[in-house]
Amino acid sequence: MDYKAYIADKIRLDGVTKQEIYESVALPPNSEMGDYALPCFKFSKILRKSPVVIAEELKGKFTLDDGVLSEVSAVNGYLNFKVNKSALTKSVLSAIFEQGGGYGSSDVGNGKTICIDYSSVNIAKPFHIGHLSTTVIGGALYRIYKFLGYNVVGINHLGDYGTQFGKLICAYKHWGNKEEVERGGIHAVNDLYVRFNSEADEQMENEAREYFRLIENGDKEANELFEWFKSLTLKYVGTIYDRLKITFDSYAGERFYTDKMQPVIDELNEKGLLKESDGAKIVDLEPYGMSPCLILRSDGASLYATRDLAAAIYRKNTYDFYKCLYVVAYQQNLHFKQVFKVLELMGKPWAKDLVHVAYGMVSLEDGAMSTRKGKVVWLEDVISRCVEKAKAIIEEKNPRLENKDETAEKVGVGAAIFGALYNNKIKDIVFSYDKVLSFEGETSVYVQYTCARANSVLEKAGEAGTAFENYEVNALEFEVIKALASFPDAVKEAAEKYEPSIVARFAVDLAQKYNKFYIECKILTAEGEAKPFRLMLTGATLQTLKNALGLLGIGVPDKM
RNA sequence: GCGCCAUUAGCUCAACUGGAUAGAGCGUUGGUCUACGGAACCAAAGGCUAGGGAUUCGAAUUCCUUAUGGCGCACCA
Repeated sequence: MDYKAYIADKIRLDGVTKQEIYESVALPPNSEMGDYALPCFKFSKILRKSPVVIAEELKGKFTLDDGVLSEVSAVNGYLNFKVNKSALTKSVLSAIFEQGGGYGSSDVGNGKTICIDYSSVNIAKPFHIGHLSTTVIGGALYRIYKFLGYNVVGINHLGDYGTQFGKLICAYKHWGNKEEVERGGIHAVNDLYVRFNSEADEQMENEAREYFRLIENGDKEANELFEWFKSLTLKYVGTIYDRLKITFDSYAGERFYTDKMQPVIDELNEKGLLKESDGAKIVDLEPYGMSPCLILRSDGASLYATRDLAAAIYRKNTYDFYKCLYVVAYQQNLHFKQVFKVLELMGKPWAKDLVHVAYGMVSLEDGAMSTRKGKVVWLEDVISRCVEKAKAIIEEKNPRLENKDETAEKVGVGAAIFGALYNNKIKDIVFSYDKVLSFEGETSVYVQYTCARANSVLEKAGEAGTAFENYEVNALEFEVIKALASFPDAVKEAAEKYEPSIVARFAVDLAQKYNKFYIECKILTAEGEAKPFRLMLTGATLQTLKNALGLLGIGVPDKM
């Protein structure tokens, strides 16, 4: 039931469109005033009447006969509505039981493709805590858009191109050996790279450039080494992606575009956009208040932006996307503004469909992370410490639990994910173990715990609850019903704003409301229709919380 | 220097896009255990929404300005 539309439908005001009325409908600060409200102040100027009078007059347009609303009142220029509780209750509960895991989904995206560029691993570099945001924000958006019916293409734009791979090979040839790398995996490779950066002299720098050239020219040994490092990296991130429930449809990285840049450069040339400046080729963006976009270095080599231009064009040609999202830290705001503008100047009408989904930076309590100084928090360490803590708490509180490890995995990994998704993505994060390891309050653990309780009640009841006819829901129950009803909108809003935190906050909010109800109202020993109703409410809450956490990549254990 | 972003309770953050008394969690203080799971619940204290202007019926939200912090500003990605 779309109450906003219902209200807008009933009202006719000269000089005010239905859309404007629809958008004016707001939620009152507390539910004693009503469930919906229409502030009449902005109509006052158009109609040249006082808002109080307008509200009073509009009140007459509503009857309660159709059973949608239970009360309409005019208060100080606001028109307040209370919905018919039992009608809303029945429609919400039946929707949840009919749709189950699909409750909250939609088909608005049918026929549209969305590309999401996220996580983007750099070859030979382990994940640190800074990589968590792009990975889980991208992963959540991936699921949210799928849930809304879109065809989604997840792209891991591999960082597999650049002079650093020449350095890496050079370092390996000097200091590395096969056994060590096989034993130490990607961290051993990273150590070589770090060592190069601190110890390499002029001669090694030259060697590194030569190795990079060899990779580019298809030299067998150099490429075999590179492919080896690449496979080590993919194997390593694969285990992390599995734990975080992250998937990709394409691993086309920077190297993939090596042979796709020349046509872009030609096109820029033909369209007269390419200019020479200090020996380099640029697109001048001065008229748009931006520094120039570098296309070719003075030595003729391509750059980051060149490959991103080629990638955007390739994606448009290949997927014909409705939108293409780049989940990348705000550090690169200017870069994406430049690339999008260049595509617009090239006459690509779809340049407007490119979206930089920017998120905040992660730092440590004592400042920015630095791989070279060894000031890093590795992602796998964070995950395993979360899981260990979850396991320890289970051992303490529920030692007889059957599948402890599986449960600890869901709880621990969930906490790590949730920490990166709960706040507006633009917020900077100062990483601290104290925070991710906190399993109380507004956390995924709290939501999972609520689910475990709900599940336990249902199990003890041995039945799912049956239909009820005349049960009158109380205030606490109705708060839960309203929260349940708002889930589909929360999912849509999260998609519109590229903001998974809206779903995360929804989950906590619903869990809080359910817990308040749970503490106050007996379920199993309730009299009359209260028992079947409350069991249904419990089942519906459990299902909806599972759906919400599922969108974030967080599993819900039956017991914990 | 220029540009973008941020600034809300002691701390970490919300606030349905301009609506009614700005809400949560953590922390603090005090309560709730003969239970459907205490990883929970209730209550109290805590706010001139960084400062100052402007816009209007109405501003945490829009505009200007100042301050503080972050990020970026041509051959890295």
